[in-house]
Amino acid sequence: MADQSAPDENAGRPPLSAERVVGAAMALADASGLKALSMRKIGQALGVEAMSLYAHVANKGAILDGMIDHVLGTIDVPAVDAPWKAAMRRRASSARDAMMRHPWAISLVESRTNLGPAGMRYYDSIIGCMRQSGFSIELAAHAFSAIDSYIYGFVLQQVKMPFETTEELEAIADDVLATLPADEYPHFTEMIVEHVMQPGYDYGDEFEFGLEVLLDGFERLLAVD
Amino acid sequence: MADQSAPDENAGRPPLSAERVVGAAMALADASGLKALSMRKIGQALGVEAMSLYAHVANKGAILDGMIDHVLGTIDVPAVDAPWKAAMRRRASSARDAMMRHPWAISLVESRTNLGPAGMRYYDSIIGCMRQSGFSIELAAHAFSAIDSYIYGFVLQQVKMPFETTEELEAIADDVLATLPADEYPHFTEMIVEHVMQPGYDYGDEFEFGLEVLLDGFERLLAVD
DNA sequence: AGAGGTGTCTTACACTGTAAGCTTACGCCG
DNA sequence: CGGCGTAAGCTTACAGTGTAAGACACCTCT
Repeated sequence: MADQSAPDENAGRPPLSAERVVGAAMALADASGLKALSMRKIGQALGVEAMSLYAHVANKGAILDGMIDHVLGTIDVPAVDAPWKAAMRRRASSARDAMMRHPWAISLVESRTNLGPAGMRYYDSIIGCMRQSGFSIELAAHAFSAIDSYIYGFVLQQVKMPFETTEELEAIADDVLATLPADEYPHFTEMIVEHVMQPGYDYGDEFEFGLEVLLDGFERLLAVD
Repeated sequence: MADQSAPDENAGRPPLSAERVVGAAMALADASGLKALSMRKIGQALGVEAMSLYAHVANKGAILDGMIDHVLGTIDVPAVDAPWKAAMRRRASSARDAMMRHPWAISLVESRTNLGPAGMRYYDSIIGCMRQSGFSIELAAHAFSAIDSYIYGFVLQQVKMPFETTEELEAIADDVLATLPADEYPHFTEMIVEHVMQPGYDYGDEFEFGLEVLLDGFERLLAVD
């Protein structure tokens, strides 16, 4: 009965740690989504019972906190003395990429309020870079809020689009159009038919457009300041 | 044992309906948050057992869909022939207000992919208003994506700020500062001390600023087009 | 009066996070 | 070498989740 805790079995696997627990949780969430993530499944992935995880993490929330912080840690942070506009462009794309690699990330950004060290570093470097480029505290706060909101909101919308490839998109768009009373929502229908269903359409391409509008706007405000 | 289904008891309460179920769910989520929302609790609020709800809604997901659609239904939608800039400003504020009234709304926007009739009407009217004001389909799509992303992202950030009043903010900021290694995150610290903790600060005020940057940007693009 | 439908109820199942307590293996001291 | 503390795993248990299945009571129509 106690043979599954025989020394050979334990020695055969690397020792548990908070990092390994978070890593297993990320792999599991990548594969099956956030709501399929349970302590029992994480334990199973590590060859361990659920309760054993509590020796390394305080609770499930701590695992989730570790997951976002890991994602935020993969974002390219700008050097404080980099030119702000290029730096913001880069960090925005990098942030979007990081969160799109892990579709569950944006849910965690929303549901978890604790900021980890990687998140701190990320925000600190952004503010620092703008301040260094001549932004007043107020303007930096404005730009920070606006650009971050835009990134999060865009990722939120892109993640919830239920398709990945062009074919999937077309199949779904056909489906939507079939069940959509076109005369009731004429402009919505027009946009799908005349824009979304055109060859080469990719919603992700919208990202740079809106971002550029914001950056240009703040460039103008910086000049006036 | 069957006496709690005696006719008087049933007659004493208004008949159940999908609307009443969704309404009770909203009240419950307003009071105790989304994760405290369970079929059993909704039933309890209506004086009914959990399983009875299934006679009126397909499953819990349908209730959640109903909840967002109700929220989206309270947003001021612009008339198609209204001047676009003022209309977008108004619908953006209205959307933010609607979602801030129900802090759970943004989570549902993110987790639910089905768009209800109110959501359809909302999007349709926005696209229609822009098209009527001379936006090409492409520019309308750009503006739509950018403004919507901004609204959702802003709400997401504001909702997760763990304070409501200025006093709460100050208490928390003090707390953060105490545990924050100021020399490791100097710019972050500076922004909190020099900006966030100044009297009269309200993060909500940032909303109009970023929104105006976007609207001005699209106004310029519309003129060039 | 009998039939059918509708709304509600009870029961049951597989699953969740985690509190409590038990067992085992390892490092250190006498 | 014996013995002990500690850490990390284990098992069990509990209250809660969404919902499938089936029983019962009532209303309406024939």
